[in-house]
Amino acid sequence: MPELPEVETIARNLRLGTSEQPTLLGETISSGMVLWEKTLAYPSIPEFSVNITGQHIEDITRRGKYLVILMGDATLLFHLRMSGDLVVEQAGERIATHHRLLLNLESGLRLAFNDPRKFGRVWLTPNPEMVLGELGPEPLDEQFTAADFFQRLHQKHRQLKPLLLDQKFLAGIGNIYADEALHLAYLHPLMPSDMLSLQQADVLLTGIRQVLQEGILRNGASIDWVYRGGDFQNYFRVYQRTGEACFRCGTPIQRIVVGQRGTHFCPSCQLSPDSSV
DNA sequence: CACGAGACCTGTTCGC
DNA sequence: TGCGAACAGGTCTCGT
Repeated sequence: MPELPEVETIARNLRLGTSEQPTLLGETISSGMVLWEKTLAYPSIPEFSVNITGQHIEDITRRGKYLVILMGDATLLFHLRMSGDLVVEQAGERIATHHRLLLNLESGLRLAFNDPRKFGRVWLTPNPEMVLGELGPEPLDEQFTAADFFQRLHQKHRQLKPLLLDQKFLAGIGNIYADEALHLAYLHPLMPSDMLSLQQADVLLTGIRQVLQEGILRNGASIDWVYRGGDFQNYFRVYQRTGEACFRCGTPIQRIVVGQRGTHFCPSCQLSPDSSV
């Protein structure tokens, strides 16, 4: 489930607490347990067990789609990939089927990494740049301007959709928000990136920011059996609306496959890929 | 460099 | 009802 708005929501809930659970800031980790070996990307399980014990949780943030837990002399990083989730529960609770890694806390709570598809990964390192170093800019960073975006678009000759999904190009955008942003910007997913005008780049960046902020405002999107309480799925303009009417022009939304990802767009009001207008 | 296919995994939904 | 295929919010690696 997790793109930028979903990870932001999870980070915020762990940082500030919710009606269901207290904040994890100030907690001390009494022990860690790895239930699926490949979930731990770094370091080795023995090193992890030693180094995680006794760490204090100082802050919980996000970078791209990574959830970042800052702990004094180390940083814990989670990438939720397709099906990962973080849940706070009582330490004595039965370990759910899809839990892959557990952090027991001194308060008697437990932070569990739940991940049915086992694609998610966890890192514990003194140097988070080893994981985050290659990421592109944060789309919501005000320092990142339309002119910057235009320049990056023109450094490449790539189809817009796969480029937006490239985390080295921009950090945090996934399949839902890419489709939604392209629709808002009236741009075809196959349009070459270096064909955009400065004005179009500006409109696209604005669209990206709008959908990400809407997603965050609605606590992310909840799809299928993976439910987190967000409701942005009720406000999709194109994603998973194949055959339904475009809200702008009434044309049925079309689904194609681009870079092996389902891609949804309006064939009428999203400019054709070779349009120079 | 850009792109497509295959891999990694499990679960749900669709079509016959 | 049953069963295989298609599909799923992500990313890596390999071949062309």
